[in-house]
Amino acid sequence: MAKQAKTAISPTRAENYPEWYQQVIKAADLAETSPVRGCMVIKPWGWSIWENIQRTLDDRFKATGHVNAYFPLFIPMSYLEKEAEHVEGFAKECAVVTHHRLEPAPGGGLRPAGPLEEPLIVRPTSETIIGEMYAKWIQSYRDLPILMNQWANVVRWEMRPRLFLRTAEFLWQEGHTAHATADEAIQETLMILDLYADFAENVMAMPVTKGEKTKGERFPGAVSTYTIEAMMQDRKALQAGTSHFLGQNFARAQNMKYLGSEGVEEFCWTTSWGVSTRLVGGLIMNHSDDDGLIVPPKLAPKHIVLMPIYRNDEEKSQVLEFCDSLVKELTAQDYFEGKVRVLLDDRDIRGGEKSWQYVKQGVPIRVEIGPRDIASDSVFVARRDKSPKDKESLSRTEFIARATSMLDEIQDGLYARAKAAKEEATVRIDDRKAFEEYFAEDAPGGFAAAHWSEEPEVEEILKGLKVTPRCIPMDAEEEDGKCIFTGKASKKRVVFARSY
RNA sequence: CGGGGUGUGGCGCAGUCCGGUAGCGCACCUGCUUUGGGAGCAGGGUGUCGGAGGUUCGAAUCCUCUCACCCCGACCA
Repeated sequence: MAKQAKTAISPTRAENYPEWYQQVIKAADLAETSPVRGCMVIKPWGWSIWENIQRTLDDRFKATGHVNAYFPLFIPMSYLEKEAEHVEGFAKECAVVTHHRLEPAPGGGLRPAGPLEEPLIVRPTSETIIGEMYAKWIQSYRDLPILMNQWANVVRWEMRPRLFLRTAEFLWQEGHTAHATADEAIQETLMILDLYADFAENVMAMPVTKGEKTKGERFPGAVSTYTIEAMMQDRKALQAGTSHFLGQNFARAQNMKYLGSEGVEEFCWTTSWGVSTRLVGGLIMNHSDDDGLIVPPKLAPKHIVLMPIYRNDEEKSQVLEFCDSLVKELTAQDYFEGKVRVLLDDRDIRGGEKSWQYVKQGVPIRVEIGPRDIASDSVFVARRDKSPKDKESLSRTEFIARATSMLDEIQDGLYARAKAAKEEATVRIDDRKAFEEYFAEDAPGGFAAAHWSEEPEVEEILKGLKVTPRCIPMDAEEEDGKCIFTGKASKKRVVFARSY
């Protein structure tokens, strides 16, 4: 076979970041494009990561008083029309169902038949259909709050799909709540924002900037939109989750009213919030390296892979016996919100190939076990946060004792590294020239906090730089500043970046 | 939807200008040798050359139409 490149993934991040991203997904066997344009097939390894994300979040939603339910995939077109900004925001990317059966076509094949009286759209988000139901369910203040979530697929007909980051169909959760007061709804919106940020940082090991979206970046129909913005290794921003305070906009549009304790009828205050399979894309771009995927242990499909090494049947049975006992002891241990997940891979393929496969798939700990190790009652351990060749021999008892703390070290190390990278690429900028230099075509870019004002001319300038306002950070201090473009007074800095 | 590009075994590509029985690498299968590291040798299977028309004795190659995908823009979780 030809000489191996120094890295398992080619091109490297430095050579071509977008292509590297695609190659990591392929090498780790996470997902593939499908025959249906814009839609992807999520393969078992990728799906397992998503399942872990789902389970962890779902537990947290439930722990904060939410319940799951399910609403229809199809939404009558007229529902979308009810909220003006909402229509405008989504109309351009809706899949529309106009017929309900097929019939033989004259020239062979099939053609749609049975036109629907009213076209249905495939949900791009479910505010309208859920609001319609809430309006029926809510009579009095005693019915509030309603705190529901659904795990679902949605469709937004995208022109330029990218695996996980932007696909026509994607999976997500959407929380929808209705409250009696604005204050309570705002508290809900912010509580979920914190929940998302905590999840991103402590489970995904992905540092984020929490903040509020500027007017132009808000969810269509929302009063305010809050976001967590993560920074990828190419220093571009990824909107990783959003939480919206919808005010009474949707309640008004859908006649969602309750009778208050004083006998006065009022519109509800609603929120919605979601994270999607895009998180998997963020995970990949946050941690992975030129040898492939790196999954933070808390979300890894498997924490530890055991690779038996043997030459003949006698060694095989001896080694496998040793491995089985290891599996038992490891899987009995608690890690994060479950047990240690171990994969014993005794497939009859070459050791090097096998080992590289798990490097590329990002398994946190790889363990090689051969006759020599058994003779010394030890195991040969490699960690995904170290070089592929950097392996150490540990006694069996020591390895078993240290396994979960090693996982913690890897998890913490990934976070620390990502956080350092994000901080290093975050700056404050106070004049237009410096801003333009920071985001120049050949500059590395990053996050830039600057004063600004939301004007058409400023938008044009930003467009030219391919930069968008990401958010006004929650921890931004009030200060007297001036827009670096127009000189208008500004109270808080906005974080700008190129984004996905 | 604008601008550019590409469609040839599972994957990546050559061949197209200048028409003449479809090739290479990887992967796959079999056997032997190897085996603490993405193995070596030998043998084997794999294609209506994106589709439809046309020109021609003959089309992957020329002409017309069409479809799909990719990249760059506009839009976005």
